[in-house]
This record gives sequence, C-alpha cells and structure tokens, in this order.
Amino acid sequence: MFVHFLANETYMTVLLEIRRRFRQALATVCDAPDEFTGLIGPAQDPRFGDYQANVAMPLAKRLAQPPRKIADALVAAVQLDDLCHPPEIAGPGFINLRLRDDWVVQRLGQAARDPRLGVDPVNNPRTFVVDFSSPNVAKPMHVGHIRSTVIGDALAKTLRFVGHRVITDNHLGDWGTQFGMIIFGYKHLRNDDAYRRNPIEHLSSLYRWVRQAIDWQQAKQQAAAREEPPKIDPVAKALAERVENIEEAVLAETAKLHAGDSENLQLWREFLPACRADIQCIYQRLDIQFDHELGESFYHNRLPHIVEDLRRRGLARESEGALCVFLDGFETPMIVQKKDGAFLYSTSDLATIEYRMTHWQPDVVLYVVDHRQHEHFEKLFAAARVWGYDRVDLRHISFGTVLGEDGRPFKTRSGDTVGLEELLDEAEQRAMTVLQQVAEERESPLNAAQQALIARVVGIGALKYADLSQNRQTDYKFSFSKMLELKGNTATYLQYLYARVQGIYRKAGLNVEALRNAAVEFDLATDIERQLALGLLRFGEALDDVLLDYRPNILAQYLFDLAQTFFKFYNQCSVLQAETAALRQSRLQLCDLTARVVRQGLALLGIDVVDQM
RNA sequence: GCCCUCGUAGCUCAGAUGGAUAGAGCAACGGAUUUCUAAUCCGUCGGUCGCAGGUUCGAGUCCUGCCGAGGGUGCCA
Repeated sequence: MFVHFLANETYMTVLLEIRRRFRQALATVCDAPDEFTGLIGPAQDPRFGDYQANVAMPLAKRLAQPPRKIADALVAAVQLDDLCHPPEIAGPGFINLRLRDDWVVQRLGQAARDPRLGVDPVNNPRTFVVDFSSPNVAKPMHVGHIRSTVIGDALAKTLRFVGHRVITDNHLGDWGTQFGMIIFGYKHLRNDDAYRRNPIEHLSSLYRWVRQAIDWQQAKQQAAAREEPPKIDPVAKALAERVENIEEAVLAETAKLHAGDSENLQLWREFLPACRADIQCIYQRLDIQFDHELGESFYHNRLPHIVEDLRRRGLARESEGALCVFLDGFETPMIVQKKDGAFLYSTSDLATIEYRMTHWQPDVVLYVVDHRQHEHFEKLFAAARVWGYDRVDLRHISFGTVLGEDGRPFKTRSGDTVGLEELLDEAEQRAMTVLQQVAEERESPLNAAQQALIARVVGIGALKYADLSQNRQTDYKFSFSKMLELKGNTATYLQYLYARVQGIYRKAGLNVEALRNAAVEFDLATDIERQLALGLLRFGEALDDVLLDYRPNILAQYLFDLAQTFFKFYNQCSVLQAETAALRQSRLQLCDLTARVVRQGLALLGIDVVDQM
C-alpha cells in the first residue's frame, strides 16, 4: 500500500514548529505523541491567543488523570519560550499560546526577503498527474465544465508551487458517441456553404440538431407521459420525422468509426482539429495550459491488448455476453467490452492508467471529475489494484453539480444551458460596466486599452473565484449575478487590494525593488498590524490545508481573511503619513508583503492581478 | 429495491480529524472621504444548525430512526 501523503509534515510553518515542540513534551506524558499533535492549531478566537493545543482532554481519558493536571505537566515540559509567551491553561484544559512579537517580526523579515514568501519547498517531492477539464470536444461547453477546469488548474499550480512534480493531462473525450452524432448529422443535414464559412459553428449546429432529434423521438415514444414536448428546432424536427430511430443510426456511425471505416475515419480526422481549436479558444481566455492532451482516441488501439491481458490473467471473464471484471465489494462488475465487441470508457481509463504508470511513474493521480462518477472511479481504482497498480494513490477529486436557477441539474445533453463563451463575455462586460462607473470619479482616467485589460482580468477572475471559493463537494446554484459579483468575498476584492498597494507606490514615487532590498525592520505598532503579520505568516499553513484534502476553497478563504485584515489596517493606519520614518517603512513592508502574498495566492488559483482598477 | 450525497440567517454559502459564546458574503437599515483609489471601512438587524432519540466532560460535526431534496445503480461518458 502507498504511504498516505501528509502535506502538513513537509515545510516548517509556525504551526509545524509549535507542533514539533509539543511533540517532545507529549512524549514525556504518553507513548503516542503523534496521535495528538494534530489537535494543535490556530486559536478559534483571538481572545484565546494565537494558537491553541486541545490535547489535554483526550489525553485525560487515555491516562485516567484530570485534564488540567495533564495540561500543567505539558506546559512545564514544553520548550517554547523563544517563540511564545508563557502558555495559559483555560477551561477544561485548553492550552493557549501567544507568539512573542520579536519572534513574529523575525519570521516576517525572513518571509519578506524570500521570493517564496516564507513557504519552503517540500522535502519529499512527489510526482502528481492531475487529470482535469476533460471535455467532450465537438459538444458545446457550458458552465458545468468550468468546475473541473478551474479546480484542477488550481490544484496543479498549488502542488507545483510547494515543490512537487506535476504533470497535467487533459483527457479529452474525442472518440465518443458525439462524433457519431456529428458524422450522422454531416451526412444528413450538412450545408456546404455554412460548413465552409465556419466549420465549428456548423458542426455545433449539426450536433444540436441530432441531439434534439433523438430526444424528440424518445419523448414521442414515451408519449403522453409528459405533456410538454421538448424544444426542437425545425431542422431537427424535419430530421426526426424523416429518419427512424436516429439513436441507433448514430451508434452505428460510431461503431463504424471505431471499426476503422475509412469514410468515417476521414471525417473524424477532418473534424477533430477544428473541434480542438475551438476549445483552445476557451482555454486561452481562461489562461489555462496543459502539459498533455491525450484524449480517448490516443488510447484506442491499445484497448484490445488491455482486454486480452485482463482475460489472460483471469481478471476478466464473460458474463451475459460482455467481458467483465468482478470486484470484491461491488454488486455489479466493471464491463470492459460490450457484447457487440465495443470498448467502454472503463477500458480506456485502464489503458490510460497503464500509459501514465509506464511513462510518468506518478505517485499520485488526481481525477478532477463530477461526483456522479464516484462509483465508476471506485471500480476503476479497485480494478487497477488487482491489475497490479497497487502502489499508486489514485484519487477521485469529486465536485458537486452545477444546478440551474431552478435548483435542478443542467441537462448536459440538450445544450440549451448557458454556454461558456456567453458566460465569459458577460463576465467581462459586467466588469467593464462597473469599471466605467467607478472611473468617472477618478482623477486619472484609464485609457481604452487599460480598461479592456482590467475588465478581462477582473471578469475572468470573478468567474474562477466564484467556483474556487466554494467547497468543491457541494452542488451550487448557478446565477450570473453571483458568479460575476464584484464586491464582498470575490476575486475583485483581492485584486483591488493589490491595486491599492500599487497605488501607494505610485503616490509615493517609490521604487519597489529598493523597498524590498532595504533592511527590514517591522514594527507591530497596533493590534491590527500584529494581526496582519500573523496572517501573512500563515500562507504556508493555508497551502498545507489545501493539499490535505485538495480543497482550493481553503486558499480562497485564507486570502479573503487576510484581505479583510489588510483593509482594516489600511483604513486605520496611515502608511505614507505614518508618525515616524521607521513606522512608515514598516507599514510599506507590510503592504508589500500582503500584496505579494495575495498576488501569489491568486496566481495559484489561476487568477491574475492588475496595477490599477 | 440497493448504494451514495446533501438539509446551517430572508438569499448564496463557510464550518476536515468532536472543543470555549455557530461564521462570512449578499440583501435591508444607519454611519465614515479637507489625508495612501468608497470595487473600501465601521455599526445594526438577522439562527430550535430538517425533526426525534442516542454516545460523552463537550455534538452543526459521530450513531440510529424519521421527513425532505438530489445523484448513482450490467453493456452512455
């Protein structure tokens, strides 16, 4: 079995330093100190100090002694005086810690001088494959597709930043039934002029028509069950009335493609580049790149070999005409070859595992995919283990469904959801509207090019942040106004912070490089400055917490908390007009470090910043 | 039928491994700008954490039952 990856045992954050000290003290009172260090964390409430250790109560049970007595013993044994004030014991046995300002100032100076902002690279780098986005090409992308894309991208960037080797792979659906639909549509409905003028647009239309025709025929079969007939385009309706059982015909076209039929293969080769170029437009606007884009078609000719291997090893056997892998703990088998001889996505997923293990030797593979495929992945991983890949950590990073305004899942098939292009356009448009309102009151107006850039960065940032700031497990209701919100807990708030700090530099005519190279002497003159300092030192802890369970929303939450603290500080404390030159220097450094942490944190979420807003 | 999620403020959502008085944002209302960009800040209002039991020093969090919503479930992906 693989060794479970504990991100929080890699670099020395403040928290890990405290835990390390406590571990030694814990060893003097019990023989399993590691079971308890996890109970040491940031204080829940500032009144209790900066960090707290909630270890005495559970220990009391184990040692059959009063918790306060154990807390006393731990406080006596723990060696913390260089970083903390004397610990205080409260309530049933909480141990409250308050960091010494001189130590905080010293750590802060280190972070400020460090291009990595005080986050040390992991000392046990591992190789991760992150499989995300993976849309079906040739099918219009809609709002449901951005979740996998932005979450996967953020996780890949975060893993890379903390020092792991990361390989991103976009496992495109480029070999499936949707091509059967397009081929079928092309053969029956194509308009050569329209196709020449704009291939991808025409192919999309063909897809939609065929899809609608199939849905319409199915609805008609189930007849009176639903009174409301599905929405249908006249072209699709004509097709549905002219050709019987389109679904079967589509599957036949798909089967011919897979069997190597020269006409269909030729059409597939012709369509694919246009389809790929089309989704690249989206990735370009989202500023997302992949190391590899090995789609299903890449694995197609390996599938017979996979199935043969499974059969030879006795892992797969025939049942009800299909070739199946039966797995312990599952009622239904994983089917790897249909009775008509065709392969399934299970088969190509196994082929993908084999390829990645052979060529990339990952320690961990993350599949950033909708939670509805949970059971599929459980089976896939179980099958991979019995197949021999039992030392790699295969993980389904599942996320919730994007629901329509009515609270029901979008129908991914019918295509009448909000398209992704439309969403991106709207995002930039809304950002531009706000920008123009705000800019009217500004002394130094921005030119058109600046405005366009800002609108793009702010609009796309809002969109990504709306997804990333939410716990990935929960379903969420899509709404333009929520996704494109530009105030409150949004990317805009964080981008605004960055822009404000740059504004200070401009106002003061400051050379930022000179500021950073100057001797750093922080002065935590007020409570709010101290609070900001502590927040800045927690960047690494936030990244640890993100990677503990692959939750980017923890980073978003951290950044928002930090920004709130910053804005309080900023409203309370004058930077350029500070009472003394030393305090002014300290505050400039606080602003600078905050801006750098925010910029870096946003970058890990795939979100950019601008100097002015 | 079986399996898996989810139910927290008017709305949208945070609350990992059980910890001190359950938090944000939005909306609503009231304030702050001769001074670093008001996309900001401060304040007020807002809760039977679906319901009922249980476990224990302590439960939004764990267990059982019920109600409600969604998803998956042998030849789509």
